[in-house]
Amino acid sequence: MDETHLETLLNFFKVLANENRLKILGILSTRECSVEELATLLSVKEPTISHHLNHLKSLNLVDLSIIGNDHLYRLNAVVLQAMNKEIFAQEKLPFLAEDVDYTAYERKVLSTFLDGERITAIPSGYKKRMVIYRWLAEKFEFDKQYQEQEVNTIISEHHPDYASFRRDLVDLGFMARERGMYWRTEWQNPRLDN
Amino acid sequence: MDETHLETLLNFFKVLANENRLKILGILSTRECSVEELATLLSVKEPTISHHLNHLKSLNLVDLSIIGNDHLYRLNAVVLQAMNKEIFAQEKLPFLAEDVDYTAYERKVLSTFLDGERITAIPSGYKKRMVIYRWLAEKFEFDKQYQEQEVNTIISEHHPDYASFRRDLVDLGFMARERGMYWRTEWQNPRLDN
DNA sequence: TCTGTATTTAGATATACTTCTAATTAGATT
DNA sequence: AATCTAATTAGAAGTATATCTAAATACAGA
Repeated sequence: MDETHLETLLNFFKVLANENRLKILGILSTRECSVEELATLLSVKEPTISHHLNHLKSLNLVDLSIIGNDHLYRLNAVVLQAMNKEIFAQEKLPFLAEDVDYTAYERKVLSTFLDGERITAIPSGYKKRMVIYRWLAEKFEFDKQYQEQEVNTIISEHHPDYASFRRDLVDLGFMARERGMYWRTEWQNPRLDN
Repeated sequence: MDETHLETLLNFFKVLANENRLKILGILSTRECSVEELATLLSVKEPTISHHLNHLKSLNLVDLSIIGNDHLYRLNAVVLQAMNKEIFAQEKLPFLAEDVDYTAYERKVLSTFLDGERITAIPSGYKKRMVIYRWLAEKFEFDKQYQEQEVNTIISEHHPDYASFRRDLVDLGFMARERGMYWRTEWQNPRLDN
């Protein structure tokens, strides 16, 4: 099946996010049951049980044997454990957002606070300011040393207050300074350092 | 918290059984975001994100830092992994059905096919027949040897066709026979022997 | 103190889900 | 074949959930 990780997890959780379906799994973990038996134990009608079993069957969480007219269901514990183990593998979490366009927010902020290449206002919000700083930092090349005068000139093309912006770029970790020389650094969110 | 295992799992799955909440977890697994940023990335309004974050907060799946007006959320991966590990521990599955009255089905079947101590009809369904056989088997004591004549006498008190019932009790594993003597055995569902 | 920004809360609407009854299917028993 | 039994499917009704708009809250900056 060519199902995204998101769809896989969403189906899994939707199936299990129901009280009676969880109870059915609990019951079937200790015995095999017919539909009528499950209906009696859970105090609902047979069609309701059939409906729930269809959900569980769609994930192969239950196995079925037919004896006479009885449909005997039992838990497929192997499948359940496999899903439980695989499903939240740490490294797969980012795939839940694989179709998210991460540039959308940056584009929104930039279109609000830029007019062409010029910064028209400095946003007060932290996140929005960071977007502007990152955009400004991209005006500098990696692996190149800049004199303070050059930095001022470049910033001036985007905003008159080059002094404040120059200081902020360094303080916030977008650029580094040593002995009067500046260079661009790979930005790491210092707030995720735990 | 004095929450049943069922309630714990049900809450967990209900929170995660939503496309946008899963996407939020995916996004927050790689960066921290403000509410407005999440709203932009997922193309919904801020109140909707707030609503989803409330669900995630109820499980401590997200951590919050407040910087200025921004509420910066990030994933609490530790809690997520812990839940994922604990939640489907094999030995806990039966607790999902701990409040189920397992005698309900037996009582229903017995009330249909018994009149006091007498079996009035033999159900055609497999499961119902098993209920009747089990009930009949309970008329015999464990750790006691019965001669065939005694078995016949006891069964006769409940149904005239003692020969068929005697044979069925042995064939289905409720009783054992050797050298003309019978004794009751602990019944194991042969269908779960894998 | 007043204005602006980001978030949250409240309430309304639209959609999705659970459960039921009624009808249908499939198979066993007479 | 005809009848009975158990399960499933179809369709309807009630309930719960997601999302929105509007209003309220909390806080920052001027």
